[in-house]
Amino acid sequence: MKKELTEKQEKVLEFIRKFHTNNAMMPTVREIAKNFKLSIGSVQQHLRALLSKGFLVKRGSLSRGIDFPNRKTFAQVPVLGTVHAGTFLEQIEDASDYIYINTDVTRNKQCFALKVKGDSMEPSGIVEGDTIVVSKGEMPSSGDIVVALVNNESAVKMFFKEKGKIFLKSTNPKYPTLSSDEYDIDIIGKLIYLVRQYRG
Amino acid sequence: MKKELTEKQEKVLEFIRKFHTNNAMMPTVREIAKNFKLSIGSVQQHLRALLSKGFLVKRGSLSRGIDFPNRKTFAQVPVLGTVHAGTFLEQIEDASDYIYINTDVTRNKQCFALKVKGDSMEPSGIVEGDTIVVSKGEMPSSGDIVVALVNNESAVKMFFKEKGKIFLKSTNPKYPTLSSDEYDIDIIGKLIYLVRQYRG
DNA sequence: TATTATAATATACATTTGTATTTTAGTCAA
DNA sequence: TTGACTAAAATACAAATGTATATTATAATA
Repeated sequence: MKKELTEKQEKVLEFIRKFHTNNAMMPTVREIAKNFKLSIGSVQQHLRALLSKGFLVKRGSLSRGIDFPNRKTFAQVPVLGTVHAGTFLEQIEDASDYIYINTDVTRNKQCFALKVKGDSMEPSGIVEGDTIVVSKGEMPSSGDIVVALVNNESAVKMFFKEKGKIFLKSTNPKYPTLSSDEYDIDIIGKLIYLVRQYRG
Repeated sequence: MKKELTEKQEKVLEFIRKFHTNNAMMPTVREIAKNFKLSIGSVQQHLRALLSKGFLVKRGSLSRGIDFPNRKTFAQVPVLGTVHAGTFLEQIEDASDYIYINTDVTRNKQCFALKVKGDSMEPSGIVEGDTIVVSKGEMPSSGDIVVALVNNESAVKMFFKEKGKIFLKSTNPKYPTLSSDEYDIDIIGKLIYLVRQYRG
């Protein structure tokens, strides 16, 4: 476990966190000093303590060269449209919005995001208004949730493969299961992430 | 609309984006120069072009002082435990993991995250394994989903207020509705965000 | 043709920033 | 009491960084 911090060290770390959140970069020693009306030397000591206790790490002698251990990095994922839009593929060039997700989730896969409409996957916890992140071109296994083009209409369904046939199931029983016998099914990608924002 | 970039300017901007993603800070003029094996002066010119065309902005004469216009900022939200842990409040000091969400969602509210266990909210799209973000101390309105302490056990429920009484409803009908008549109910906060990661 | 934008180099300088050193002082525990 | 840790200040120095200036060259354009 990590060692405990003193009150002052905690405050300095908190300031660094906030600064980083607001400015997308670490503060300089002097920027911290200015905030707390401290001398440079005092801040140096606090930083030294935070480093030795493992709450910060250094990357060389760069400017703004302190870092959080295990800091997450983000991929910018474009929101391309909604899953029942039909014109789905055309909107790919027109990403107006982005969501940002950890790169340990995207893992170098090519991803895009879609807004969900409808209730066909409600029993699996996907409801209208959710934003889903799709990993493009990844081969799904049975039971995975996928985005597919069914006769050129986009849909979110649960994927099943059996005896060479593909089945797309809505977990909401009021919708039928689609099979590759009857429909022209094109798997776009596999669901890897979902975010939902509650209004208010 | 923004003016068009030359091929080289595009490449420089792309490098800056990647550098920012990987290092959570902007590169220095010399770091860009080193990457492209260019002189400092050349990079200065590219930056000047990117600034005048509106693809970058400056914040004073700081080190690493370029920025993206409309850059999103993130709040580091600690994951404090699970919603049925019971020892919920004790774990507050022990944040081992963090999730990062846009500050336009958190809006300066004090937030923390919890892992969901159980199926009591499945019909509203909250399933086991989801991570929910809670805005601490925010007063809920009827219909909002909240995290509450019920006789010192934590729970995710839908909040209702009627005639001075508080009701906590599980959207899954197999669980009873709790009322402030029978239970000691303490509202911790209101749900503002949810993320789900699909394994595979 | 002259002008403008792009692209690149080289160099000098000023400012920002990290780091080292020294000193003072309070608290707490061995 | 001594030692260790924390807290703070003042100062100096070296390294990193931004910025200005001058120069050359090419391509497109009015």
